[in-house]
Amino acid sequence: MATETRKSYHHGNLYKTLLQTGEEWIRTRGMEAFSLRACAKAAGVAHSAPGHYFKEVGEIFTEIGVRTFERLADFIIQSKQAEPDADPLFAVCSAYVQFARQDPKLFQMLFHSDRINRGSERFQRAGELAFRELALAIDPDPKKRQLNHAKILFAWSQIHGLAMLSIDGPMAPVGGNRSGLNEEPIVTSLRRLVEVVRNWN
Amino acid sequence: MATETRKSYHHGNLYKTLLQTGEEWIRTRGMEAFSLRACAKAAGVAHSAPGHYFKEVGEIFTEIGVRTFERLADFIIQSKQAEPDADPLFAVCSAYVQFARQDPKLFQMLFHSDRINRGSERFQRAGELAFRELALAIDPDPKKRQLNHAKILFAWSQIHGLAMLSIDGPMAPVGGNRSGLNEEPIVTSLRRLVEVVRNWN
DNA sequence: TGTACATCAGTGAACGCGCGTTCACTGATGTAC
DNA sequence: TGTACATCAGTGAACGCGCGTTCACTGATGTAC
Repeated sequence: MATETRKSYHHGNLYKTLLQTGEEWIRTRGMEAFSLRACAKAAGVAHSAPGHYFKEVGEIFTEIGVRTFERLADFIIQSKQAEPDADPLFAVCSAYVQFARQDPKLFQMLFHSDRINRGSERFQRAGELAFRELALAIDPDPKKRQLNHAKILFAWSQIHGLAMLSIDGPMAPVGGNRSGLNEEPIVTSLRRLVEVVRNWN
Repeated sequence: MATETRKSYHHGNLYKTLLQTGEEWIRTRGMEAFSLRACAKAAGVAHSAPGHYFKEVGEIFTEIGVRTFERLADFIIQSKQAEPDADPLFAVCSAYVQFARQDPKLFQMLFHSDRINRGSERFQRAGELAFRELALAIDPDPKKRQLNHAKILFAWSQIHGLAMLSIDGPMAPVGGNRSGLNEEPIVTSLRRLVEVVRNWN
């Protein structure tokens, strides 16, 4: 951070530090407020330093996106394992919505930022990592899964909608306080969703 | 537009023209690309002219948002009236998703723009106009409606998720072409949604 | 009908700002001998 | 163990850009008499 004094001329770990600082910047201030210069300053480094690691600003956005999708996938997997007796679909869906509510600005970036290079292989793979968990929870058998695009879409749009409405739906309070849409109706929706998916035919 | 030559020194209708030009700008290029200067230029007017009508850039954003929410409400109402025999809930939900897919960048602005003044009374009222149609389609009786927050949330998040995933979900093609997520599974989801809501208890 | 004048809408130059990116540089590091 | 040198990471000045906003202005309009 800017307040820490650096021991030496060389930073030693700037690439990682820039990613962490940038992520933290977006987490707290949102993607619109991000700039390479601000990020460099927060990392306690000259504004031109990031140029050594990211040849354009989109690259750091994309990489932060990759890391966030990977965190999402991890969070989903852990939630699933935490309650092995419950329906894994509920765990996955609940984790998806929780993640979005915990880190709304990063979640938003994942889907809405136009500075992410969405053609990037790394980014797409990271996204599929999370998506895969949902598909798997719906139908562990890959053959059945292929036939059930609509079922997956139904579930995904449900949780994605819950996530997005939590973040910036009109029910979310103006100031950005997350407590606007409270837990209980969300849990009700999730339970209902699981029920529908489990009785799909 | 910039190509038209203006008849007189005074424009005559600049306020409305700026709103229309700005809306069109966002429709085609997205909210990130909007600027007062660009908008003024597109309207064929000095870049300082908008200052007479909007004392800050947020005001024009908010007003475009108001108009868009009003258009959404209109579109929903018309869709409902177009098929008076079908379940109005299907019409409303389908219209919501269709609207988002037709004007993805305006729809995005409605929910994600941080330049909109979301505390504005006009904006909130316009939003409620559209929301009201959904609530009405689910339960015409206002007393029942109060008890069914969860039901409304379930439906809303479903259609909101379908809308958002259509626009910028990973299934949406990178280039921004809208044909990525095709109609059929969406219609399936919508039908399923109506079924669930109608058999809620 | 004509004239004086207030009002108003749009102009264009200017302001300061933060941005991404480039580039010659310099301080530190580590390797070869 | 010491020295020369290549390599590399971070610097800071500079570039050009587009932005929102301000302000004295000017051209057009419409109203009062």
